Amino acid sequence: MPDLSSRQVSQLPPLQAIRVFDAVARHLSFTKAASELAMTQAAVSYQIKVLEERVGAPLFLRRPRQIVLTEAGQRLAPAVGEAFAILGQAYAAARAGADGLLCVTTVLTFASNWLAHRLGSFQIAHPSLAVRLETSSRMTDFAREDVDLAIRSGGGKWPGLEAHKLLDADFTPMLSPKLAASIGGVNEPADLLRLPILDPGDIWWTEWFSAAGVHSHDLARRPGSSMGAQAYEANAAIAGHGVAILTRALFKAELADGRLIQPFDLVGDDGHAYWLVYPEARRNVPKIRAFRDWLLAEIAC
Amino acid sequence: MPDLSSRQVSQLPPLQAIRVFDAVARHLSFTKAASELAMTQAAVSYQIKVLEERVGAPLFLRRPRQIVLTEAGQRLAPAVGEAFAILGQAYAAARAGADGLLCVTTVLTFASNWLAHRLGSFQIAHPSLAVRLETSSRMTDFAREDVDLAIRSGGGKWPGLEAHKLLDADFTPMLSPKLAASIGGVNEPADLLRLPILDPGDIWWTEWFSAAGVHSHDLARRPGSSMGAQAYEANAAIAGHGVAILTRALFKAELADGRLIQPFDLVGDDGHAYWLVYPEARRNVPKIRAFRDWLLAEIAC
DNA sequence: ATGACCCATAAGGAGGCTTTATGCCGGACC
DNA sequence: GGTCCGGCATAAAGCCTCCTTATGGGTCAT
Repeated sequence: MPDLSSRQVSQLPPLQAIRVFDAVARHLSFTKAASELAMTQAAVSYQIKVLEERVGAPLFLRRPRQIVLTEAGQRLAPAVGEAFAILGQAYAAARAGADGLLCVTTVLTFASNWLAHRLGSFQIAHPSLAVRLETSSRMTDFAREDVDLAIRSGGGKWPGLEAHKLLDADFTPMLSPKLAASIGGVNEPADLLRLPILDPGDIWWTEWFSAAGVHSHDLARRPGSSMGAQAYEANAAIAGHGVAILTRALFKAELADGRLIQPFDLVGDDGHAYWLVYPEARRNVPKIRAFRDWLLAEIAC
Repeated sequence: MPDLSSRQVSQLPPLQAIRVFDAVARHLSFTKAASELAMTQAAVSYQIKVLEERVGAPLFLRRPRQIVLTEAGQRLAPAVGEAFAILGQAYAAARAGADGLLCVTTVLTFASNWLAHRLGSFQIAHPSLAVRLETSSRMTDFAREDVDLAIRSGGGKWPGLEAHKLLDADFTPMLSPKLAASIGGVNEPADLLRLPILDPGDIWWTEWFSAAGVHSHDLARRPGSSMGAQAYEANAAIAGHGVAILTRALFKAELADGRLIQPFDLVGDDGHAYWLVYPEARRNVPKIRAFRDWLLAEIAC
């Protein structure tokens, strides 16, 4: 079978010279080609000479008022024009395509509790941008996945990435009002231990109870879900299945309409936060800038 | 109407980077592409990075054992391959075409009296070379005419051109035996003046008569043809219309078979000669080398 | 005859491209 | 589970291509 995976290097011409040849062949003028290419006429002359040496034949006849293509030039010019047309089109399409599809991965919680409600306004503001939203618990590696931006939680320091803090990942217990009423109301932190604790292995529980001055060493032994995603725990809490420890900013709506209540003002904060991240090098890519600017503005509201 | 004569420069990608991208996309490996392109893996990495910055999006995902094309890369790769295929083919064709057609201009005399008889052996020796033979009295300007080699007479010094001496342009009177018999034989130079002199304005006549010690100041006043091409004068001489002054080497055949006779051993030589010339810069073009080598070998016989 | 236009050429310089050298990461293989 | 290996990334340094400036030659037009 023919070896499609190789291409003889020697059969490809010097590309810079070919680009110049294309311009000259269209204008039939070194000077005009030079101005199109934004270089000097001398440079054009040089490149044509180089190409003529490589081809082994003159490509233009130098007539007094104008130049004309030799036979060799006539054979070459149409193909070169076609090749550059294809190239230019594909390159432009790649740039446009690269500008037209925005791929964002986020942690599930942020997607469902914050982003989902607001993404519409971004789409309206940028109708030419298609957004592909993926949720993933893995930390995305921009070198391995075809992703433009990510929203993740963490400390905010990742090498090679630019990070903007979106929300502090604070945490405080939340539960449904009905569940609270079922034990006659939750009046002090220790009351919570009388209820099912959702994801009791979460370090947040330990930290919060300790901050609240409540002994809770038996937490890890409790049966629990360890779902690890606030959205799931929140749904369980709303359904009255137990107490969840959640980030306030992500459940403003639920707290406001009473689906969840926050029984204590005490809020834990381990310094983690939700961050918007993307490769430093792509800081100025238009679609990335657009999403970043929109998201930071929304957050500021 | 669309301006077909211009092409936005900005829409063309950096070509060297594109060439590298093509190789990488085919191999799906930086290292293998580097070896195809005969450069280092680091250089490939650099070029891909450059292109990715220009496109505004990553083109490859770096996975542990291999790389894969991103969406942007997948859009770009087929078109790039196609463009290079067209380019490579056209370039190869131009080179081959340039090698396949040999264009020679010669002065008429040399063509008809020397070259015509022998060109066949060149064609046999180089069956892949098509020869286009043009005759022209003008001195060909290689910058203005699509010509590979020229045969011309002169002093052998032309700037920018390489010249090989073919024949000395000596000269001596010749005529048909019948014409000589018509005046009872040509026994001494002055006898010639009793016959029609073909092209009497030719400086060669003056020089030859003067070398022969014959007074000939009335030559220029004689009616004559001044055709300026030996082939014509030779034909007239063979037909018995007069005496021509010709170069021996070009009429060996006619002298041998008696269509012409050379009545005197005295031969003039003004230092001119027939030369094979071609642009110095194209000294090593295969077809030029082939023709030159063949012609010089033929001459040496 | 002189000016205008166009291409060719030489010399000089900047920067893109390449190489060398090294690091990092992940997988494979004991 | 440590070590090796394969593959890409990165930094520094040198080269060489390519471009510019400057000038010349040749032709056509005024």
